[in-house]
Amino acid sequence: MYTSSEENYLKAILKLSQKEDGPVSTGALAAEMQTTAPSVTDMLRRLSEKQLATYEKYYGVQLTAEGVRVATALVRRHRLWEVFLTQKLGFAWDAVHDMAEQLEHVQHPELVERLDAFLGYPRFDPHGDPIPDAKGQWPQRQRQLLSATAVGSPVVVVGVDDHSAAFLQYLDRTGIGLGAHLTILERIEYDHSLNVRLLEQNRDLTLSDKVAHSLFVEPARE
Amino acid sequence: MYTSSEENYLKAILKLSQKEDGPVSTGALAAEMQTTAPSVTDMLRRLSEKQLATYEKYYGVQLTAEGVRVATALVRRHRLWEVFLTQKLGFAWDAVHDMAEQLEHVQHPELVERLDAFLGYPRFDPHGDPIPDAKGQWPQRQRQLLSATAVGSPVVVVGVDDHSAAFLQYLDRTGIGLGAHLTILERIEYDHSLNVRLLEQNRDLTLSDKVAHSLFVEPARE
DNA sequence: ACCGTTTTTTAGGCAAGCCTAAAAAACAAA
DNA sequence: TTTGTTTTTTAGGCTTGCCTAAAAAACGGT
Ligand SMILES: [Mn+2]
Ligand SMILES: [Mn+2]
Ligand SMILES: [Mn+2]
Ligand SMILES: [Mn+2]
Repeated sequence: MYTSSEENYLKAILKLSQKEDGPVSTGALAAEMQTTAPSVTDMLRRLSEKQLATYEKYYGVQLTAEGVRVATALVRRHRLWEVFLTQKLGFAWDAVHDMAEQLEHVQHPELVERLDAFLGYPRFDPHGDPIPDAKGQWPQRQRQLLSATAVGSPVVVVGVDDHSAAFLQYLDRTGIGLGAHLTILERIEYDHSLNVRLLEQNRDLTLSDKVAHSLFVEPARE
Repeated sequence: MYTSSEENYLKAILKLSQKEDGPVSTGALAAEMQTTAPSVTDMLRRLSEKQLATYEKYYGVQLTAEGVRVATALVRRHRLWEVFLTQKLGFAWDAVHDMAEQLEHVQHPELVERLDAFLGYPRFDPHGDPIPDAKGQWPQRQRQLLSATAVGSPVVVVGVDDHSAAFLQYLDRTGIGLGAHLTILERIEYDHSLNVRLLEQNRDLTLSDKVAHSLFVEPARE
């Protein structure tokens, strides 16, 4: 129905829209898509023409209901494929994104639903990101950044805000994966670094402010 | 590395080359690719430029070693994805081709090997077609058409020569799948139709000459 | 060898999706 | 409000992969 390129733009617009409301700027989109501003203007005209987005010159772009639908379905496929690649094929969580970028564009009405069933209807992808359901509904979770967490309260790691291979591999080396239980022992005022206890390994370690800003956690349940 | 379109042409050339040797003609390729002769000429120039094929005007095209390698790898991916779709996701054998046409183009060095392992290194796809191994070697099987089979000798269905949904669904309705055991009871001279016994269902039925020309069988082992 | 038919190539054009350079609009600051 | 800077759009061009119409080559029968 729509080209891969169109779908990718829609996904990028959705992502930027969710970050902050109001219209998305040409420049922000160009940065997100790693392309130039004129290329973006080109595409916005096409998306607007096809009623997938409303675009006003020098103002910005917003998705229409149909645009949201297409973008959400794409995110759903991307994240389900990421689950498949890690859970079924045994890929590491820092290796799956590029493959999912391609797999997400495979068009077939039944494929995504069958894949979802095969995977056991997962609600979050390997990076802790929510997977919209078949109706486009997003699972909610009251997550927060580790950097915004109080000293002393036990938390579970449920996601990452930085999806780079470098960061994910750092976490692997450090022994922090999704589901890891942390408690902040001390917050250093000077550089906002954290001394934390990692329950799984019964071990204390120091996390930089940068790391603390890239980890999503939620309160550990008893 | 190569575009989807280039890969599809290489696969088509390989297929036609395997059917009969000598160069592949522009017209045959156009028919196979469901496109026009000028489009084919265009692409042959590009493939030749990239050393994937040797093309001589008004003569025809042949794959280079690299062209064979790329085409074989594509067939490998196509057929492994077809196995995945039927074995793991439960799709019918008449539904998987279009999806595999898209999945086969997903580029990643490790993906196909992991998929192969996940599937248990299948040697044939859901239609009985051979799956080249990681080195590009094709499994051999001494199959023949049912139409060329002698009366009285028990055979097993191991493949189809017609991949159309119409034929595959006809086989489903008739109860003939891969692995079905047949014995020809009688060959009618008038229209070359066959009366056969289908062991699995302990049932006799009549198959047209057209059907007999679309079924591959091999001798049933004791 | 010639001639009509078929096949193939050439010529020219189009849309998608990208680019750079230049113009225009918007913004910000004095 | 004027001016300098940043952002965005326009203008023009490129490649890929298609197309149709016309020209050229190859083929087949006499
Ligand atoms: Mn991803
Ligand atoms: Mn992810
Ligand atoms: Mn197929
Ligand atoms: Mn097949």
